[in-house]
Amino acid sequence: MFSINPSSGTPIYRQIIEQVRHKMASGQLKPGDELPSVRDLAQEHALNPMTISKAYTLLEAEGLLVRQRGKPMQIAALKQPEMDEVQRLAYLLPALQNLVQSAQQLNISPERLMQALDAAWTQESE
Amino acid sequence: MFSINPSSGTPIYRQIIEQVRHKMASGQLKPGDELPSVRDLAQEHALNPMTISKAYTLLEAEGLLVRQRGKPMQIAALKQPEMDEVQRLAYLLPALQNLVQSAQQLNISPERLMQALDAAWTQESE
Amino acid sequence: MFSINPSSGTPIYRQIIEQVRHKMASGQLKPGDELPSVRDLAQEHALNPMTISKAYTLLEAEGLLVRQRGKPMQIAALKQPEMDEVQRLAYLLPALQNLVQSAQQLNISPERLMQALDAAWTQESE
Amino acid sequence: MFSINPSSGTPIYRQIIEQVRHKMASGQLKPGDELPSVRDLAQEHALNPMTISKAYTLLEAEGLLVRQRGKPMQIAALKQPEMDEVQRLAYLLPALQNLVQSAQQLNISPERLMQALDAAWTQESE
DNA sequence: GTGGTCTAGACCACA
DNA sequence: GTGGTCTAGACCACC
Repeated sequence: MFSINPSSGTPIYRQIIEQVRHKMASGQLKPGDELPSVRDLAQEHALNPMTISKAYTLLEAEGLLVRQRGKPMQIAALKQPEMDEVQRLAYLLPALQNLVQSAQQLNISPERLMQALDAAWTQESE
Repeated sequence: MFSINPSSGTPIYRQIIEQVRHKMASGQLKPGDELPSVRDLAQEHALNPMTISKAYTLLEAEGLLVRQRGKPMQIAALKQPEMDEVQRLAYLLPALQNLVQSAQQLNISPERLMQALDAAWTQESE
Repeated sequence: MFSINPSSGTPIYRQIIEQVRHKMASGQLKPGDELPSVRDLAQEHALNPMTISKAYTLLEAEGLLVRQRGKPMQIAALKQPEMDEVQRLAYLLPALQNLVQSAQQLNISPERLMQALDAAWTQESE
Repeated sequence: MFSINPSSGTPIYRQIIEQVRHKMASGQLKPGDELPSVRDLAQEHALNPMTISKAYTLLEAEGLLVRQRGKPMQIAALKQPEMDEVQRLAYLLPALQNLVQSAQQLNISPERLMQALDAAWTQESE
């Protein structure tokens, strides 16, 4: 469901938030869909339940999730329609700029970078 | 010399490190060049000298600066003839994986991502 | 865990660094082992937490420790398969040159020096 | 006359003191011999004259040098006879132990170390 | 609970 | 003049 990297620099609870947001923007998560329980997620990724709870709480405060007693967290009814591709690309911009800047500092050609991106894509898809 | 934003989220000492790296990469700082003294920088930006010292110390540990007692910090001669391309690409891997993962969660096609990367590259090059 | 001598001339944070290195080299600390918390160490030796933090930060910059938010510092997995012997010898060069220079100024014959080196080796091995 | 390494970790003034001591112990400098003037040394090694002056002053305070107005510093009449080789070797002990300890940590065989020492010796003799 | 960041201020060593 | 070291104490982010 989520892919968590505890040593990635970005806090874990933020990784979860990001991923929920992304999947909602792209329609992979739709209103009414249920999220895994805090306990399940915590066990699956060997995380502290408080960490996941914090992510869910923040997403709820943002209005993206709704909590119903006794039931798992659900995706809230969308305030905004799903985003089109251009809008979703906008999400990626910071990561893109970061990548490009590093690559240029490391004197890596755009061709090589494209190759590497391609490789990373196929590897991540498996 | 440096532009510091104390409320930017990224720690001040890290901002300094970043900027030194960038200036070295872009040739604005060359081996043997001297950096502003800890005290001067501290006063100029109303910072605690230790904050700047920390940045300098870490840059020294990284091998980018050399210290000679009683003299200002200097840009180090590049000890590494150069990393080969494979190693440099390895540095990019985390950023790449992060990007690809986000893109897939946003349901963005590899083609679109490539386009966006291309655009970011040319924009960053200007 | 560590033995600290505040009046030994060598800075405290450096004593800690040294001892971590030694314990790793001798196998007393293995990858994944956790180090005492900054606060515990600080209290135990009546030091300022920042002093210990500095040591940990530098060890992390060196790649010997890894940090995971909210968890104690851990010994890093050895990323480098191993330096080849030439590189390791390069590390010794400054100490070697220093020794040779002193020996020559003391007018000590190379044979005597070799003998002394041999004796020091066996004594240190015990 | 002296070989100075400004980036060697040991302070410059201490390097000078050491070297004078060593040469006296081995008889390469005898009572009445004159040392180079502060100015000459400073110019030759691109050092701050104060640095050399400090070394000379400390040596004078120790009784190893005598200062006569208008004349260069001279080696003082020896309080102690020249040292025999055993005593001179004792001077080297700390450097030796340091070297051996590092070599063992780097997992360098005694044979290799001997080779390296030999090479350093011949190179330093040139 | 963990470590991180920063400040204010003192004192030291070196050139 | 340079940087280094350490303290005391405050506040933050994360798990």
